Amino acid sequence: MPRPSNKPRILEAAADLFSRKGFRATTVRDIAEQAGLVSGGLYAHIATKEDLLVEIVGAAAEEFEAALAPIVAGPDSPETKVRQAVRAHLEVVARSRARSRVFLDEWQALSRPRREAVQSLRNRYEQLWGAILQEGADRGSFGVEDLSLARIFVLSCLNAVNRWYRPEGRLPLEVVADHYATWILRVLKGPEGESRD
Amino acid sequence: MPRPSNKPRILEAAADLFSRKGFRATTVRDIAEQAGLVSGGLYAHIATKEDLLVEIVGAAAEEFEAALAPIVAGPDSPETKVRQAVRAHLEVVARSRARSRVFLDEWQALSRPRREAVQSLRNRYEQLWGAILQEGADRGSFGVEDLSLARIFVLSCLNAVNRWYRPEGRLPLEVVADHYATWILRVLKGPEGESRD
DNA sequence: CCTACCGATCGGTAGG
DNA sequence: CCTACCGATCGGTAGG
Repeated sequence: MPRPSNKPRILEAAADLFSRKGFRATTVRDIAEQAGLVSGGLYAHIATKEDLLVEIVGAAAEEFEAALAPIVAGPDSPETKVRQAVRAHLEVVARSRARSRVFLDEWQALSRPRREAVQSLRNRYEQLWGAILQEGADRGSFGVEDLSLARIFVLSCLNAVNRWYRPEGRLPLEVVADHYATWILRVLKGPEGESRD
Repeated sequence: MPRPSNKPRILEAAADLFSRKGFRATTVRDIAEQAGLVSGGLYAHIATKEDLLVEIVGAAAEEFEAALAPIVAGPDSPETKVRQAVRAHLEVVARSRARSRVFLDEWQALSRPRREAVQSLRNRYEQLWGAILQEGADRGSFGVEDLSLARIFVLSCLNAVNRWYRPEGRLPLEVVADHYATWILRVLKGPEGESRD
């Protein structure tokens, strides 16, 4: 009877440490200690430290995409999709804080070939958002001036949430999501007798 | 006749490398080489590698604050102040790309006592924004629902700009600033017959 | 998965 | 500011 592998424990320790101290500042000894083994023992599970980063980033990318894809493909109006998408994004951030933070901030520590693979995962996620925005523009629901700049604007607000959100903070996640969705829709809906000063 | 000191060249090299590779991934040998001397020679100018990070971050904090403070203290309407502040922030980002990126992203690499000093510089800058928002709320110009969440929302969009903005990109800085200011004002102005779905 | 260890590289220093 | 170098620590491995 083999006991459960410690791989998940190692990944969790690595995600936690990478998110708090950064990839470069985290040593394999840190990870091993937090996972309950000694540094050499790590290499029964992985080939290199960078593998851990790749696995964490890949898992987070999947989570974000799995949360968003069904919304994009769904039947609702673009406005409703934006609301759902904001909530889905923030739920992933809240549920997997360390992982999502590594995905959003630490992927740059990857070396060339793997960084490009991650870049394309990030692009796919951004394109899902782009599809919602495009649909809203095509239907005339959104009147925002520059659709691709607006996508960057929206995603940068959302991606920053994991830098400050704490489950024990003043506002519960659903309230943050509601406000953010409302504000983002205000941006996307575009001018309605709005004054330019 | 002493020739000009190389300290500025060292700071510039460090800012460039810290912004591109991160503080931890940059070695004193990298910095020395890019500044045109050998690694030991750095220590004629600095005591530790961390000192460079402190100097860069402090200089950037001063730039951001110097750009915003006169706007906050000025006579214009809150709406106009927001437009000016967005433009001022983005001008600092564009003018000092490496420095501002280090200020916004790499300060977390500082060790405890110095990190707290930087945190308070960051807080001061956020409070300047808070003052503009508060003034707009007091005067009834802004009807946004949660002022302090809105401040976070606004600043996180602006702070993300240095992650993607390139001077040679599609949109000139003034165009980005105009769109961002318009969108931020849309958020801050609040609901005007807006529907909640 | 541990013990024991390696070569490389790190930030920093002594002496000039 | 260079030459020459140091102790510490890094990611990773051999052998069991």
